[in-house]
Amino acid sequence: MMRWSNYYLPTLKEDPAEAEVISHRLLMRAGMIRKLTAGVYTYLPQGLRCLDKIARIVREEMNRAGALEVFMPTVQPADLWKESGRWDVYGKELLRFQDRHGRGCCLGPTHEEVITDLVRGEIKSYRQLPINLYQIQTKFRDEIRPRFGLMRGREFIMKDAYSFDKDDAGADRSYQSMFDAYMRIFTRLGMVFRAVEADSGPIGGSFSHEFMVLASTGEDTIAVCTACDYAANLEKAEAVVRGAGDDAQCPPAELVLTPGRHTVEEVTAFLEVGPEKLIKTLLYEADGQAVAALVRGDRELNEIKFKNLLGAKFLTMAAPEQVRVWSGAPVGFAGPVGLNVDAVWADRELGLSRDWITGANQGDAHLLHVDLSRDAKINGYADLRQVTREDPCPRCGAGLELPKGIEVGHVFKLGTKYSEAMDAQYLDEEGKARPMIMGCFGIGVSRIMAACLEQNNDEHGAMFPPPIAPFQIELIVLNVKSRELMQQAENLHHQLETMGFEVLMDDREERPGVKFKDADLIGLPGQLILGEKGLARGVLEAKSRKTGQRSELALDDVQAQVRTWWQGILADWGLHAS
RNA sequence: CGGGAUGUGGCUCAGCUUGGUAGAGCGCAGCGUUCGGGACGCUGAGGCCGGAGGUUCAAAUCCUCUCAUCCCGACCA
Repeated sequence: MMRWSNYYLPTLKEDPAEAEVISHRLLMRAGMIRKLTAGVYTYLPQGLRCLDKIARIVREEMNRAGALEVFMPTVQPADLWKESGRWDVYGKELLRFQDRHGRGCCLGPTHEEVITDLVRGEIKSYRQLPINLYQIQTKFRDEIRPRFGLMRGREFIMKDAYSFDKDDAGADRSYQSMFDAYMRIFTRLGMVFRAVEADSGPIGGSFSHEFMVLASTGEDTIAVCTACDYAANLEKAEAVVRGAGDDAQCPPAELVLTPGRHTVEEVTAFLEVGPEKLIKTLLYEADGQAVAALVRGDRELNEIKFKNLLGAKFLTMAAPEQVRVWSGAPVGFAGPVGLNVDAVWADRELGLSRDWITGANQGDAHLLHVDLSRDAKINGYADLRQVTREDPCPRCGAGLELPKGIEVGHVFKLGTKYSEAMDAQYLDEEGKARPMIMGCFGIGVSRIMAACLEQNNDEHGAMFPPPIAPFQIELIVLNVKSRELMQQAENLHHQLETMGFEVLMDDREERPGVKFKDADLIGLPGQLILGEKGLARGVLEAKSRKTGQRSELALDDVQAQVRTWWQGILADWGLHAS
């Protein structure tokens, strides 16, 4: 039995100055979290209850899918990371430190190394496979810029699962099983979400899906087909080449002076042509190599696509000094003709025409009538650009929408990257040693709490979906000083708990207005209001936080009436009684 | 790491331009009146003005440095 007067639920009347997005504001105001330092938060009782609800659902579905729960350490030895090769690859996001003996350590941002190390010591035979181990644990990633409260913290809670299979087919089954589990999890959590194809790095294929909660404050953009079920992260979404090729002969290239015009807008305005006539030449350094990417003037390069195409570990935009060396001109005048780089890649779309405008690789000049096949050395044509709203769905050709999403889950087929690097092998039926095929599957447990509030709120406060609400019902006692009313309330509270409800009773000596405001703010799905006027008539008032709908329940038939009322609230959320 | 901003009772902020011994609202404690959508009155507690150094008779206020936080960008399986 929880009474507000004995609880620790500090609500805030005003928005904290530091909170920018709605979920952050509400988590603070509803007394669920408090910041300790940048990107690091304490969960107050109300926040912890919510977190536990989310974790419980995740656990249930993971267990149902046959995964086994473990609990790995947060502190990890550098040696393991050196073995996998990530000690040098993982950036400053990996918080490194030394223990008293000077041994390198880090706080785990993820646990591939630890789990691989665990499994390789124990699993030696194909008979022991497949296996899927998971944990719900605190991760630490020293983000350059933590922001938006729980949405992008440095310390956060994550469920991470790792599957080990003896062959590809098994790994695909593990993947599918996790995918299905994730669908169930996010459905049960009461969230509006999409599973989208995600960038899977050098592994390729569609072996990576992200689970995105749709919300305008999301940090990711996704491409969603308006007709079929195609959905992909913008990083991955394929740009379809449209329009007929133009094989008209291109006149000889011609140098034209464009003094001081270095942006696409400046150049095309000056030459009085549309930006789609121009080729943008973007210079990058990829693992020490100088490379150029060409896209149409009105397009954006998709760096992820480019990086994957090159198979590069690091891809950084060239500094102005490098641009000067490679192109022989200041930034803004680079072009593919005579460019001094190791490789030049063009977006597929550039194959459609043979008459382009490009930078001339000399200051204040551009070239007209550039035919890439005639005038430049192109290593190849590939899908390099960002998809736009004007592009068709790569599957069915219908239109695309580009909504924002919050990534709350990621399923990923790892392959043998870690098992090979760390020598996690088993003996197959023929006694041959083979690396295990791995998969990794993450869910941002604490982020879900924030994502949920991004999706479920109004001007009065939070609106928690019943499955993850800290309590299901708030019982508001209007006049605590009335002995009779309090007695009724205690009695009712007891009955509700007997019925299986989690109830927070607001028994504070506050004016009714304060309690109503707080109730809406903390957003428990059901509110039961017990006042003296109602009591005199033998009724209490019931309100659904989501719809705001009020009704009266007869006290002499409370249990049945509460049950029906609660069914209605579940229905408000599109849920069924469990 | 670049750009911008902000640090003043628990919270939200004013005061800084033009130096002169620190304010408001909310919250908190007490008393009284109120009591179905963040009441009102009175009384009271609570701040070495982020930190260090400097200028000055005198610094929240001016100068320098530093730390922290937030925003934009870059970055990020």
